[in-house]
Amino acid sequence: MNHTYHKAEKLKSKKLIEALFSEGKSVSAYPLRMVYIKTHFEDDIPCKVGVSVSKKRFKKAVDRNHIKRLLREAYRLNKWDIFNNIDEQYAFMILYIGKDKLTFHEINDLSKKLFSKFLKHIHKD
RNA sequence: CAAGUAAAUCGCCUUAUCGCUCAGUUUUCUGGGAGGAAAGUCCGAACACCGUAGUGCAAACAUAGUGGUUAAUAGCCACCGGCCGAGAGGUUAGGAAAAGUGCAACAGAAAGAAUGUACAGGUCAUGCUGUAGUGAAAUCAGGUAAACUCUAUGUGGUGCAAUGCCAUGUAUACCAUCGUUUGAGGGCGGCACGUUCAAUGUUGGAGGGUAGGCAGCUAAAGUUUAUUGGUAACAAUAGAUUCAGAUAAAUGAUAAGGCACUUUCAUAAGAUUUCUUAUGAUAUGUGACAGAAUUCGGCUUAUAGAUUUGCUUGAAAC
RNA sequence: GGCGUCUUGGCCGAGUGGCUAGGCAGUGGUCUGCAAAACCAUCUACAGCGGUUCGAAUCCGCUAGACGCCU
Repeated sequence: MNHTYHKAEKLKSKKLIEALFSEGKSVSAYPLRMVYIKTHFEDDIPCKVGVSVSKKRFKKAVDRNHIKRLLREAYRLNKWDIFNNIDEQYAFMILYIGKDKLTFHEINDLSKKLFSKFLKHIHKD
């Protein structure tokens, strides 16, 4: 049960991302929003994840990079909450739709909330 | 000591835990991992491609005191001149108005064409001379070239999403139209010459595919120390050194301690209410600007706080 | 990453270096029994900072913002 987030766990395929945004479903816990889709990967990884911050809301590259790092950190520490409760493979993307910067602790709590919401949604289906 | 001015430097640190990325080793370890501006993309190059871009004309753009420096520049250095400042110093697109064309609102008699108001002087007589008045500018070879222009010099274009290779796919296809070996039409992004392609033709319509990987990609006009030459920019020689390479895009998060600044309080000293300095405590306080993307050299812009040095002015003491 | 274009009142939109047009909207009035229309008046601008010039929305730099292109 290691808290890693290396290259293979990142969502990189352009086709898959386009499919995600056109066909995927979403859950949100403001200022976080998550878009997800059920899919199948070649390698044995439960989820592939990407993060995104709008350039319109944060003009400076420093701010965008910092928020993305915090989002990745939060995912890394909480991902086993998801892994232990799903049977199929998923691709999803976490978006930051707020306008103000938050601290790590706030983002961490919000991520936990977001993931539990996500699990509720997929178990309903 | 106060105020100012010029230049240079640093721009949070340490430890622990959990991670990211590259390289090596090979199966879990070792080592490297943002900046002075990495930014803006404003100049100059390297490098790559465009059928090697030839000659003449025209156009467009850029530069503009003199000398030096550099791979190169519109950068930098020194000096001369102009403007600002009491000074140290700052700033300066600073060729030509006797080649030509244009422009000058309002005011004013009059704005480049000649005339003319008031007063005074002068003359045989007359703007002939001076002063006043308007204006940024009023007769002076006038002003204005960041107005056109002229002079001198320079410039082919596009940019690493350049470009090459591999994989996948494939269309020199289809429909309509135009034209022809008596040279249509196209390339050399304006024209002419010249040259070259020319049924695998031109123009239009409708439509399909890729958007993955590798190279380019980091050892270079590199960084740094010393000496020598030069007022300086800079150059030469010798030694040392290897220092990011991602691609939905690494360099972070958490905890503790320290450092700097700020707030408030206390004590002491100096002096006038109040202020200054020093020491200690205090707070969930603050720690700027900002994130490599082909690579260098400059310029410009942003920047909390701290440090050092030269010079100027003023005051006091010796 | 690279290359380019634009910015004039609340909105649209003209403007050869000489007090920044015009329309719509807003506000106040005239008219009306009340409103609409019409008429009159009024308010609000050259993205910001420097430079050239007697004088800059206009010419020249720098900065900010908005938008487009590349495969």
